[in-house]
Amino acid sequence: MRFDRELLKGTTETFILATVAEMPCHGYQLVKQLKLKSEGIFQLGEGTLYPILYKLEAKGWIAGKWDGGTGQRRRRVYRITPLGRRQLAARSEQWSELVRGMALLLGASTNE
Amino acid sequence: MRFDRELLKGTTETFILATVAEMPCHGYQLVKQLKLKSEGIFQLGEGTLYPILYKLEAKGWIAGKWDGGTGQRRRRVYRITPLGRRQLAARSEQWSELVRGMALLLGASTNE
DNA sequence: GCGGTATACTTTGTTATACGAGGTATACGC
DNA sequence: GCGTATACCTCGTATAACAAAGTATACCGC
Repeated sequence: MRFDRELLKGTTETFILATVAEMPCHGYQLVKQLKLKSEGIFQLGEGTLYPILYKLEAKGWIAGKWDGGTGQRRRRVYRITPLGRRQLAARSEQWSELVRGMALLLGASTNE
Repeated sequence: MRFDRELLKGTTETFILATVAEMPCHGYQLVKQLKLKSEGIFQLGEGTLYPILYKLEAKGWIAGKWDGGTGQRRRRVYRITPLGRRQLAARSEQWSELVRGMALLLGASTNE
């Protein structure tokens, strides 16, 4: 789906964190994983994803490690850290609250 | 609740539109209405709300009318327009998709 | 050994948005 | 006349998602 540009803001870090938490991933793989798992709802470009990964790593929420076996394209595999896991929990909670708030406000008008 | 700054982006127009749709409102009243109806989840400041109202009006999604009876503080009452109603429907649909996408991605990791 | 395609990572510039902080002005109770 | 609640307005800041463009390696058919 094509979202209004601003609607995704603040959610991307969370669902990226969640996806990495489930399975260690490198960037390029993550682009496809996100699209697949979300049934096509989220389709981040590489220009969006990579900078986010760098930032998450800088914050210590994920840890990247170069993984270049011989005869293989070198790639950076990320896995979630304990700190990242705590952040994910906090973010998920915030997300639930946002959803609840929206349900309270949208409920009435959309069911008219 | 205190949200990460960016999380609300893109959602505010939608829930403001929804609230105005339910009942014509002026700005100051809307600040309280939003807080009340969302059970304290959304607490927009006036510095956030007013500029959004101007923008929604400029786009023709809401229509404002000065309402200053004698012996009363003048105030601008907004009501939703037919165009605004269509926009609200579209935004609500986007919101549902976002929620669905997040559920797909967060589901696995948060239930671990 | 040559060309095309998929993989994999990187950087830059643009646009817009929520928010805090500050400001103005009127009604009303006491 | 004084404080408080009401009501509106404006500016500056931070930052986030994205498109677009670029680099470079592996693999496959021929």
